[in-house]
Amino acid sequence: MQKDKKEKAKSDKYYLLLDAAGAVFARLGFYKSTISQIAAEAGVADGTIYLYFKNKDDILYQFMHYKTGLVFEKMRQAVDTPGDCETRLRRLIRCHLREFQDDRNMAVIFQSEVRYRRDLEPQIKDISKMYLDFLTDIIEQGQIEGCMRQDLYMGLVKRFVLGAVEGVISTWVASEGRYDLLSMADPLVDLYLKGIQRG
Amino acid sequence: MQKDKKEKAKSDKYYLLLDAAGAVFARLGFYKSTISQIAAEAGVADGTIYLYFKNKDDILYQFMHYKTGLVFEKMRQAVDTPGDCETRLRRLIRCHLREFQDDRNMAVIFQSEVRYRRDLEPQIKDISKMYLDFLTDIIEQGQIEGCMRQDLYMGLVKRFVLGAVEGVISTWVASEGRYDLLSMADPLVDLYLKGIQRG
DNA sequence: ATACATAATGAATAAATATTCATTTCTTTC
DNA sequence: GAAAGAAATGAATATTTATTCATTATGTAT
Repeated sequence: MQKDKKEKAKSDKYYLLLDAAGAVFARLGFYKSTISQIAAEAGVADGTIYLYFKNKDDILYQFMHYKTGLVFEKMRQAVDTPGDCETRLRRLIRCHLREFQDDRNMAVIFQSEVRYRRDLEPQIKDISKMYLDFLTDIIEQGQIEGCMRQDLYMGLVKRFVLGAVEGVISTWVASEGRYDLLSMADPLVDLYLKGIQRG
Repeated sequence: MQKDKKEKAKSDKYYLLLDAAGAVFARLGFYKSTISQIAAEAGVADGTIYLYFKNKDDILYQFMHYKTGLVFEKMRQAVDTPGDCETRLRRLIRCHLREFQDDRNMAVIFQSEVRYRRDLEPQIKDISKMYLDFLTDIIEQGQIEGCMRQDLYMGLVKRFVLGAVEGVISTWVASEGRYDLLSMADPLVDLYLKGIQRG
């Protein structure tokens, strides 16, 4: 019982620190953020950070590991709920935009620090791969159902879809989140499906 | 005349240093690259760097300023050459992919260091804006000619197109350039125009 | 050849900051 | 309420690295 309390107390501070780190990383970028700033943001001493994290890199890793875990559970749900391919695609894109809109620090850090790191743990890189697998699944379903084109080069289509969402998110992030990101979902899916050419 | 020689000599070394910096930045990322490494890559002493650049940030800035200048001249040409909107769009995308494929260091640095910096000189940020203006121009032309849909939300369409190209480039960069990037241009434009839904 | 100017060097400096650890503060238990 | 244990502190350390500058080398003109 006392053990529970301690575990819980430790957990609380762990997440407090993750949040503080997220705020500082999002504000200044990983490399310009200092341990002292994160500690100040969390209201603890510098040394305290090292009771919960191995080093500075580990903070970023833990942050992304935690966040991607949460987001991915939601995405999986969106995709696993049955429906026709258009519905499932729409749900995935909506979920993606909603989750990123609801956690802007995560969005900023993901877009600017994580996406292009070569030295990142496989677990976090796999996230991107899983997303692409969701897309493959949805589009292949569509091809079977007959509502998607048969002559699609899947490797390209996946990048096309993911790239466009990420571009839309990046713009929203850069705009300091002054408009509603989620409202982009349906127009975006419309572009995926029908393109820009006159019918 | 002697002045010409000196100018030329200085220029040569300046570009040599830019190239070396590009190689190191692309290999290690900006923050993990050191002045000593750049100097070693170029075969000069550390101090020499400071005869040509104000500081480390300035090296990245000059690199991108130079590269974006070159690429943009090509893109402008691609867009300015007359043709129907589909032709112009195809030329722009092809040019984009060709230039990035032909200068992989630039591609890596642009994708990973420049795209998401908030502290970047306006000149370099404007590059992205100009690209979006090219797209607006092309698509509005298409709407007048009647080959593009009238019900497009231009703000989104631009992000959609640019995001997708950049996503395709990022994947190519991550793959260490093992396939031909330019060959993605026509399939990509096909997706832009017609989407993934069955006709 | 000599003086002058320009370019390059690289060891020394200075600043930043991640990390450690001896000490203090807080909690729990009996 | 005293002792033990756990958690937190923050000043000191150690390392890294951007930047400087006194010195050396190279090139040019008279």
